[in-house]
Amino acid sequence: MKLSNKGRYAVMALADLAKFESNKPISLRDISLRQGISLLYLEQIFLKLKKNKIVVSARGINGGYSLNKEANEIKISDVLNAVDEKVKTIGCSKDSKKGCNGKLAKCITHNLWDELELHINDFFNKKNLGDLIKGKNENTI
Amino acid sequence: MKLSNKGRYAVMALADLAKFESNKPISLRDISLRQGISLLYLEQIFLKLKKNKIVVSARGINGGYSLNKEANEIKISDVLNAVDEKVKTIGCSKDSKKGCNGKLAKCITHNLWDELELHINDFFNKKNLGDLIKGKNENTI
DNA sequence: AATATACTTGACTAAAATAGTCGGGTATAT
DNA sequence: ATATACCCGACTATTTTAGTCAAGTATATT
Ligand code: FES
Ligand code: FES
Repeated sequence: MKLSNKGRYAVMALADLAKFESNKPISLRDISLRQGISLLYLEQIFLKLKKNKIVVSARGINGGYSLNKEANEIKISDVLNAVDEKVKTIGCSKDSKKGCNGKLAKCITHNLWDELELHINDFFNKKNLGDLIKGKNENTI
Repeated sequence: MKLSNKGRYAVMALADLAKFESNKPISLRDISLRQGISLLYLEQIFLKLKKNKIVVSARGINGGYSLNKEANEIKISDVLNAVDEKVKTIGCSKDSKKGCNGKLAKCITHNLWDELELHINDFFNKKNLGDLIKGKNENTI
């Protein structure tokens, strides 16, 4: 039960973007160097962030990415959804009437996992990128 | 970001155990048939549950497993810990001073994942096996 | 005593998910 | 022109998870 890097990297990179924001876009190269994330991997991640309107891109020699909204209008859940890191706790298909393991009814633990999923999504809905960079002078990178 | 089957199976099997509890132990074969979980996989899981004192075993022809405590004294977190399904949200080692990706300080997202971990563990601490079997007559298996 | 049942244990393999890379693009400021 | 930096799909390697196998041991029943 481990969180994946892709979601973590996406949030890290966007936090970096929010922190160093100016009137000029920021290149992935800069983020890669600052955050220690592979540039090629970042490209893959930002493609999705762009498709989902979290960031906007500028091509060419002084190009890069900028946030598409204010940092505190971008929820962590938006970011995770954009990179396909949705939380999935249950073993059965959510809409189908069938249970997990091919059973006909929902299993006895179904509600538990369902509640957990709500609990986690709730957390991600309440947090936004702005929350992360509030204490800019903290001992963080 | 998917929950693994091992933890889910462990909780399912124990809920089954709690539900069909009597003065006699219950064999894994029965649980396997009822819950549609591979018998061999269940054996592996129950070994860990036994080592962690969640269940007690009885060998021989009428053998099987029984809960070691009352169902409502067994927290979901106990079960997940027993089968090594601890939640791990952060990318850095929790005790070391170093951050993730080999950085010297904690990264900007560190607190977020740390809070999330607390949030999830909190959920698992509040729920117990007894909660799951309260509505025994529900439309669940 | 023989037998069938069911737990015990460690190692092993298969499958799936994740992490990360590669190659060959296109747009644009200088 | 040229260097920079985004764009995009496909590919491979790595790691984790899921599940199996083989060879036991203990015990109730006949
Ligand atoms: S988790 Fe939904 S039926 Fe088992
Ligand atoms: S998650 Fe702890 S330092 Fe990045």
